[in-house]
Amino acid sequence: MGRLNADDWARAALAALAEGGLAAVAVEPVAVRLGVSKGSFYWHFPNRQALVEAALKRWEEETEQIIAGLDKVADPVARMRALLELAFGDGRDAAVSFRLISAVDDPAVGPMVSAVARRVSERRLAYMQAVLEQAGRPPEEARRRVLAAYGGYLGLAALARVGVAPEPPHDLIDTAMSELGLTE
Amino acid sequence: MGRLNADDWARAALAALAEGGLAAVAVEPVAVRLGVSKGSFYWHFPNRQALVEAALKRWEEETEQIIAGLDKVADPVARMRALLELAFGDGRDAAVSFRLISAVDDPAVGPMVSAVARRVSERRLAYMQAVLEQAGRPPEEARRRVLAAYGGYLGLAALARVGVAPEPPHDLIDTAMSELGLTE
DNA sequence: GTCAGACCATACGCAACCGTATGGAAGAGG
DNA sequence: CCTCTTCCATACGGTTGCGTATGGTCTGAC
Repeated sequence: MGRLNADDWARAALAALAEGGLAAVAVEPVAVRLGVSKGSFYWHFPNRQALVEAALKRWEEETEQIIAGLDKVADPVARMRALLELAFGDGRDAAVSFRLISAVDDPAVGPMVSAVARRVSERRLAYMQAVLEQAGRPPEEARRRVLAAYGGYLGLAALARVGVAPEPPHDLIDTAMSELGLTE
Repeated sequence: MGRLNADDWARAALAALAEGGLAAVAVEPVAVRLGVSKGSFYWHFPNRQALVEAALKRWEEETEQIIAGLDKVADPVARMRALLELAFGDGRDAAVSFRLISAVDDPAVGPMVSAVARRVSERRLAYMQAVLEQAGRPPEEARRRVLAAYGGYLGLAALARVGVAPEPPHDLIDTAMSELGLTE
């Protein structure tokens, strides 16, 4: 494995976050996962909080990268469909989103986590709303539909996790598109 | 406060679960909350797992009580509306549901938690589906609408928690009713 | 009043994790 | 080969939570 840098630690921290939640973003367990000791960590980071923030930063950047990639799709309707395909195709993001949001009012969690969760959620909603508006929907209707769609995305991902909802069937995207009012 | 019984501990455990997640269902913190020491706990329970299960049991029973109470409402449509009013009126349940489901694939959590989360979710979905069928909807459509509605409930509660969705506005119930196909 | 059982406090060992201190290995540059 | 910087291992003390052991207190039955 050789020697590590801060980015290796951030990657492993995000993986731990997706698998075991915020509690799993712990120095010693992640060190074991990386096949290394704490001595390595405390050379690259000052404390555990910095590791959590590094994981959150990577997660937030993934949202921005996806949005940047979508901007290549000119047609708003096609762009929304591409967005949904990415969203329903990535179970890890849903896991992270879910865990972070559910931890927001946890007293054991700092304000940083809540801030990132809110920022990412709002960013996604705003982007989807903008796409809907570009598709000709009035702002208020767009906001309403986007809230319902993203909320449904989170909730269905949760239900799929416990096994009571089927894993995203292929027509789920069509369903979501029609519920967003994009049936053309 | 006087002396305690197992039920007092279960109540406090459920409260801790709602506020701080599964990690907060810990012996010593809950003992502090009850103004008592661990010695009390280990007289009423064998170990921490029993405390978690007691909290889950209470939570599951709340679902059954609500369902039992709803059965007094004869008309299916009115019954569904009453259900939604109860659901959107109780923020604590949404918090618990969300936290439990998000912890389901957490390796640090036993199979008991996953089993209860699945059982309660499936129970609610089945009940809502039955109500829709009593309202004359075909089973497949009922299942589809109920999944969307309950998923949306979970997701919107999550978004409200981070502050990007408004707290349940009054017309949310009407919106949900119409999305369930009950617009009469 | 006394006594048994119910209920609880305190003290202990154990494990996981955080953060610090200190020394060692490993590679770049001279 | 020597040295300096980078990166890491090991050892340590502190905290928190689990579970056990042991003894104390309170209450009702008699």
